Amino acid sequence: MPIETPAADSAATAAPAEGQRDFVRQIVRDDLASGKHRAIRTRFPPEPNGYLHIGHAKAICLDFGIAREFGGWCNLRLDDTNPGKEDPEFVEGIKDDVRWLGYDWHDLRHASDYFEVLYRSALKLIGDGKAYVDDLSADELRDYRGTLTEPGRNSPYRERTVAENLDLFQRMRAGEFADGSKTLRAKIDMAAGNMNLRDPALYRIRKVAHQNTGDAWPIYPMYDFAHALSDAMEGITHSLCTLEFEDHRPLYDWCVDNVDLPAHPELWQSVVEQAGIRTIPAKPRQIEFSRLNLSYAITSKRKLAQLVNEGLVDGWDDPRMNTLRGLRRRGFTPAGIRLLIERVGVSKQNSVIDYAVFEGCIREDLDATAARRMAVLDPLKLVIANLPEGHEETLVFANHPKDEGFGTREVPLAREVWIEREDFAEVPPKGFKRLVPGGEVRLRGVGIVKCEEVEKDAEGNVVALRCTLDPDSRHGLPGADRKVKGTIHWVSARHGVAAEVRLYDRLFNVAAPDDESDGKSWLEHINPEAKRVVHGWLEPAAAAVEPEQRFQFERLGYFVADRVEHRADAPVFNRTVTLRDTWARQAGA
RNA sequence: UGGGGCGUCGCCAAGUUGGUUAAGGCACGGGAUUUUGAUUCCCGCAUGCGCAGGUUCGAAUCCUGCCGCCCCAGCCA
Repeated sequence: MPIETPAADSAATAAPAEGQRDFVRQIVRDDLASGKHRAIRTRFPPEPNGYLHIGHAKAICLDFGIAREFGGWCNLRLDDTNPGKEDPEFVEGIKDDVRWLGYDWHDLRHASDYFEVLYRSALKLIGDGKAYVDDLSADELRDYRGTLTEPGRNSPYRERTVAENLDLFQRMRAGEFADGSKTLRAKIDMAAGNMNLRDPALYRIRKVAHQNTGDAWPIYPMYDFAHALSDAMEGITHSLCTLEFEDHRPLYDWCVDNVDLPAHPELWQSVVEQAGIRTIPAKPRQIEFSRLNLSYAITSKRKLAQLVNEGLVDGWDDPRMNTLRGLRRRGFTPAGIRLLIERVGVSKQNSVIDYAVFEGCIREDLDATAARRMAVLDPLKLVIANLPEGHEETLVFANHPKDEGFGTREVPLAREVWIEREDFAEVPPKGFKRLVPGGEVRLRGVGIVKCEEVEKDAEGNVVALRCTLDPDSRHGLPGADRKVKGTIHWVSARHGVAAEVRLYDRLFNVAAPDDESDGKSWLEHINPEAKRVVHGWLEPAAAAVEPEQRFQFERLGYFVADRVEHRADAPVFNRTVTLRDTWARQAGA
């Protein structure tokens, strides 16, 4: 476990979602009140074919969060029905990410745990005359399916006898037929307006080794069949998913109702006993909500993978990526992400959330939970001329301006300090409140300093400032109350620790990188400035920290010690997000 | 007349068994506090709910007709 700053613990607990009144929670409340359900059971069912991203966070927070709020439980189920595209590497990543977000699953399951149940269920459907083996090729099937406006046609194999279908399907299972040569289809209605009901495939032949079941199965169930029955198997009460599955719901219900697991223990009891799984199958209800879309971001697994594979970023956990591991490395907090999900709400409206909302959530969490430190990223030397050569003292700083629980730390001061280059201006813009020639500014925690002399090199660049410190204005003295326009931060030149600091910004420079209506590919919208590496100076107390500890570097933003490359003797920090900056906004406008 | 879903302030989002002045958050504008131009704290911010009609004493909520946007034709999930 990373070491967290003091207040982090309280923030890491579940956000009190008592006030949340979205339609999903409404349904849950009603079902509990009416006695339809005595407890809530949900599941988060990712396919392990990639890492989780910010879009998944919404599903996770809803699936796990609602279960927790209502005293129920949530399973983590890997939807592994398509071997070859899935990888155990991703299941470890998914487990990590879910835990990092602050959730625990009741049971860890795989759709493949139910392959035998699914197979028996298919046999039952065939026996009931509700499914048949089809010999149509993929191309022929597409042709028979019809179009959005024209009905499909019945397959010539649709009226095979039960006995023939049983025989064929058992032989499919035995591996007698080649990939793609046959499918098992539900017998529903080729004229249905809902394409999903035009005799959808339930099983396909795919002689590929599966990451869990090896080569035990030459046939694999399709999503609609596997997902509906897996939910039923686990006794899921509310099966939450995104909008695009809305017109799958009739098929979901068809599978659940026609197989009717609760009434047919012969389909699952022995399987479950043998596997040591305790469960009571039930009838689940699917509820759809809209996905989380963020401006300046992409949430397509394919595109995220492309960024990684083409070396456009430094991996799945690159801080510019909106994968959960990327956000984590960037310094985003679980509580901040949960706050975003809570703030954004749940509805069935397609929407795009301003990226700024996300940043605001992170700032809100970090403001309360991150200890303060000082760092200078673009150093300019300031000499306090009226301090003796070799002067050295130790100052005591509060670690948090509003929370004494963070304690204090010692900050060394010497005659020469580094200040931020942009905190000095020879010709100040209107409204400038920092240091100017002949002007005064407060050095945070030290006192008021006056710029007496500007040193320049041959090219006319400012290389150092000679200042005098007003002794009566020293921190703690009555004279310190004297008003000056600005306060700037600093790091003692003699004591500062050199650090690498990565300044991150949004990965895309347009709000909708996915929108290619202007003829440009999303790749052309990548922001080349999204990562800038600089070298700066840290006060000693900012260097001797553990990886993944988060701080506010005063006046600069929130930073995290890189979880893989940071070392106390060679600090590496990532900028999570800047502070809200009304001055920059005003100046830039 | 293919099916399904959605349209409330710049961005989200309550409200939808019709009933006083259309919640809340974010953003934004103004002010106060501040040894972070941060934080915090006040104040302001939709005579209008996609549009047009209609019913009614009364409609975002009911009716009719339009308009717009999203999803579906994988042996992917």
